[in-house]
Amino acid sequence: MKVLIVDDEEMIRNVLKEYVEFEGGEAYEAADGMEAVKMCRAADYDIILMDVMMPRLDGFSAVKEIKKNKNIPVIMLSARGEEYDKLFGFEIGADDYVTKPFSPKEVMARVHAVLKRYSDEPASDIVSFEGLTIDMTGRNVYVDGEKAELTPKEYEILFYFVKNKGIALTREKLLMDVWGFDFYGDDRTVDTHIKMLRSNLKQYRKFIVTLRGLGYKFEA
Amino acid sequence: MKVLIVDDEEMIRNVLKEYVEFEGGEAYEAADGMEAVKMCRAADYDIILMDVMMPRLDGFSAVKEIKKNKNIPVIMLSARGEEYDKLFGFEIGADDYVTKPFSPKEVMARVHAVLKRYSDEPASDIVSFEGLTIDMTGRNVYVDGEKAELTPKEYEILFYFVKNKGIALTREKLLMDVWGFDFYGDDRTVDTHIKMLRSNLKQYRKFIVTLRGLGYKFEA
DNA sequence: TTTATATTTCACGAATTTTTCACTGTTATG
DNA sequence: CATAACAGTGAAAAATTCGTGAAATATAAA
Repeated sequence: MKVLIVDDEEMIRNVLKEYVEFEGGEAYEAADGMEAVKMCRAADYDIILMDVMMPRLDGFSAVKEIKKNKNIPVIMLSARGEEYDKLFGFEIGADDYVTKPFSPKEVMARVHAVLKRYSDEPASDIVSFEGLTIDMTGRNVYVDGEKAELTPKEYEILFYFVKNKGIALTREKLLMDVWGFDFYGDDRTVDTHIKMLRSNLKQYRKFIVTLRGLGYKFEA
Repeated sequence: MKVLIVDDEEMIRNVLKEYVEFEGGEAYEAADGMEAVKMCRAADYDIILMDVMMPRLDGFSAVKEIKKNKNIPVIMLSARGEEYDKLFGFEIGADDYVTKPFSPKEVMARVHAVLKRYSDEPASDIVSFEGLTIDMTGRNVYVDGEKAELTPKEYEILFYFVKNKGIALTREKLLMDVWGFDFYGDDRTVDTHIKMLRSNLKQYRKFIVTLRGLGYKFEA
């Protein structure tokens, strides 16, 4: 079990590290969000304990950033017990939330709970259409076994397509749901992304059907 | 997928709404039980996410009231983690129970699980008239099992016909509703499209009846 | 900063769709 | 039967739409 502990207070890091190692895990440390993001790019961890308030890059922003590329369980540690923080934490993809002051025992209990939840439902979000495999939880797409390098928007579009398989989608609806209500750009932006996505899906571009005069749909 | 979100905290409603809409669903909001009951009387929803503690009318009472008239799946959201609440929730007909703080992902997973349990086949608006099958959600039309390739206007006219089955439609009304109020062209344009549509529907052209001196109607 | 990557805008051209319109066939009624 | 109004049809003209490449802009990394 590889645990990344992110907190600017060395004392807290040390306490948590001790507990992790006592239970036979490997503990790695980062003193702020920026460092955590870099470490996650370089290596894989099983779970992250992330403080909210830190210099340079706060915990929320760090998690957001990390989750763009990898789906790693995160437990937020916050000095503030405010409901707002808590919700925001979950919104950006945190899996649990612990309020300071906490007992290390409680944190470790939650670590186990979160890891169990992750291991209990492993292949829930992986779907395949012929040689096209889409792992939404792990944010991976494979074309005939080979990993396709998609841009963030391309992932989002593809995942949205899969979740709405067989349903006719207008450009407006796509922009609304994938880009967000606050996108005030050109409709045709969608087309360009579809073009790129299709080119990355190689032969499986066939699943993305153009509905002339309307938009697109994913049909497998 | 129409989801009614009932919670007195706007923040929680917003987070859940965002998740629902990303997955292509429609989210509706109510701030308390009273409002939820009223909304359920006025419209149908596929599932309800119901908080327990709310002003005016609590979640349990609201569900009780709603279930008197309609059988809608309900997932309870509770701030209290007490076993008693949980048991009481199931007793009054809740289908699942989530304890706050929850991760929106988990809630959505449960939404899908509950909906799947309710009906393995997702409701969609597919209608058939003899060998003519019309799938409005997926924008497909089949003539004796074979996919008919219609142009955008032909789809729109056919869908409009189906929605107004048996009703006499003037050319003016068709132009107004299918083309839009801002169409300033020839009436007879309709005829040409009817011609094309009929030719694509093959033998099922018979469903499009000419009303001499008036317009057309779809009769099956 | 520079460099790289990702996103957005945009204009061209090919293909498709829509519209118009003249002509033909049909129907209703005096 | 004659005729006038109306609907069906084919073909040409006009308009729209989509895919694409390239440039511009935005965002992130070094």
